[in-house]
Amino acid sequence: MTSIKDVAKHAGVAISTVSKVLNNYPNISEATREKVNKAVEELNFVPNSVAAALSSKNAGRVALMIDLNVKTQAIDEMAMRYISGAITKAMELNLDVITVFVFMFQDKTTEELIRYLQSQSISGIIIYGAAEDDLVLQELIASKKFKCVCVDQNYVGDGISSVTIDHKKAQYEVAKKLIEESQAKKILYISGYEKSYVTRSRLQGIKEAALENDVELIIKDADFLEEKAEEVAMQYGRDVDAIVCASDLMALGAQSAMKELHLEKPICGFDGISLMGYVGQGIYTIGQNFSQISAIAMEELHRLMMDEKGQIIEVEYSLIRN
Amino acid sequence: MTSIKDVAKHAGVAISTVSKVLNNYPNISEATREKVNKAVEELNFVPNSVAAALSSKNAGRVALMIDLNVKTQAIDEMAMRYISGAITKAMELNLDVITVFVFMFQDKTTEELIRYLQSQSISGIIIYGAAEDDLVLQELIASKKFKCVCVDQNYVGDGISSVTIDHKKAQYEVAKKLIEESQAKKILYISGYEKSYVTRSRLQGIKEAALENDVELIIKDADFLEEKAEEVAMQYGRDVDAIVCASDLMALGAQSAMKELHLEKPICGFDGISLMGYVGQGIYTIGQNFSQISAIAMEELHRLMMDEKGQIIEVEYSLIRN
DNA sequence: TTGTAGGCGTTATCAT
DNA sequence: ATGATAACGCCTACAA
Repeated sequence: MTSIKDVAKHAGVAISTVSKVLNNYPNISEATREKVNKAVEELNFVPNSVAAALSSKNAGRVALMIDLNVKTQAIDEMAMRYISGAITKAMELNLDVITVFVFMFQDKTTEELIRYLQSQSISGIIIYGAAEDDLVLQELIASKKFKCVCVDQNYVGDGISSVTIDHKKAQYEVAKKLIEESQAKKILYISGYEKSYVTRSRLQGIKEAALENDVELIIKDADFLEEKAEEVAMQYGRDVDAIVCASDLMALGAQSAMKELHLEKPICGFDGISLMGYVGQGIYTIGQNFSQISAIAMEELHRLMMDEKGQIIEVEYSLIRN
Repeated sequence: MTSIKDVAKHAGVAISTVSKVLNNYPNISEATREKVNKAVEELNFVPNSVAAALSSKNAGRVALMIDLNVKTQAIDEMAMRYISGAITKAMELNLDVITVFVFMFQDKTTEELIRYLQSQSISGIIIYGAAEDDLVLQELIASKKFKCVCVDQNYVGDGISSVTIDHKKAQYEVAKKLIEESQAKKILYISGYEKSYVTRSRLQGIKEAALENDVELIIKDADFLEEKAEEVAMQYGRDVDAIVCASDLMALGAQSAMKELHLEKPICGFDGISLMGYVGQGIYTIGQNFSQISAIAMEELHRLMMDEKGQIIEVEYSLIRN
């Protein structure tokens, strides 16, 4: 295992000097910088990140907090994109990442989770879609023990950033498209889990769209669940001209209901999961680039870890027709 | 950050003693063991795994090698299940895991990958479905630098294990079912990527099933690609009584082809991805519990890391009708 | 600008 | 059975 020591010897300088050029310290002469870099090359040296993490206080170790608890299968696709986007970017930025599934801490306290992260020398975390009633996650953020970027949230603060698309605007646009095309005068909006930022934002969007277009709105919750959306659509779908859903999966549920009722109603979803490509016949949806969002979140976390201040970053989305 | 030092002080023993009880060393009196455990409890101490990894040669750090290169969208679901299964089990076993996407090392050499893993103090890896022509992965395994368990392979050796379902038998069974039900006399088998263990195993299975049931077999490759399978089915599907596919996605491709040709032919797939639940109308398939497979792989890796010897572990599968 | 040395939190080897 | 103490590989004041 070639170490920084070997490099130092090979380059004829002190260990600390090697460390300094490795970490781009100022006050290093170009000459020694080159000497060291040459030695690094020749020895194929790769610094041991575990040792670095141990010794340094601003260790570049971050955790991905994935919450699969949302009762949805197709969540796998999003989670996977999130994870791969984050890890790929982390590699570029020289950050080490551990992946934590929130369900693994189901019956643990916030303190236990914090201690676990600390035992891993984690200094930054990315939280994907923390619901407001997920106390542990909320307390985790509030603890301020870690730099923190939230995906699909609007938290900002000291060491806290968020990255998200404009859910309100996106919901507004897709709904408007549907309304215009279908000339709907009355629509059913199937909403998501109420304790979530995205649900509220999208709700605002649909309301605005309805108001502006003089459309009557029936709003029902389905907790992002396909089956529940199907039930809701069965019950209320008959009397409306179109159905707008806060997620693709719920849109599929609504679609099933319409099929069963032998009704043809325009439907739209939200997220752009690939399943829609198979079964979302002509359904409009909002496409999100999950892996890009996650990469941006990682970059933002990196910024926070350099003690820059928190911000909200808005990411592009796209209007898709399946 | 409460450390082992604090625990030692609190318990009135030496640091090394604490370490020993923490790691279940022998030759510790019950009395001090209790003293230490009590202190651990009271201080809510969680050992810093980074420090442990640095200090110990048999660090419990493992890497998940995920190859998303397979050109398939629905691969996300499998990968996600693999990852969550592995990480959950790793947590139980007190192993730290890093996730590596093989594509991140696309244009790197094997040596670079090895050095990266070493720089992370990795001592064991799980490789998911390494193709035989993926030189880097093959060399990685051959290097013997890490304990290694392969999922969907039949490698065994010193420090190498594999965990897999019996692909041959599974393919045999699902095909037989289809043949019996449909009384097929001639079937099209759409095979997967040829340089892979699972493809060859499944091929054996279908051949055996055909032979035993006196069925004529047409075998075509489609590289696990949906579109390619569709083309193949378009071309050869007309003349056969049924179509057996080496993956669910290819089965969907075949299904599309049959629809386009306005033909009704029994089809079966392989894997049991949830997409099939949506669009695989009555299609038989082999259900694999990816997360369980992955958990078992992690357990096996743990065994290998205790210097136990390699083995092949066979996991259960199930026959599913969508 | 460069080098010396102490420390990060463990584990592991030796004494005791 | 227990305790000092030297690693592990790197970072970082501080000194030179």
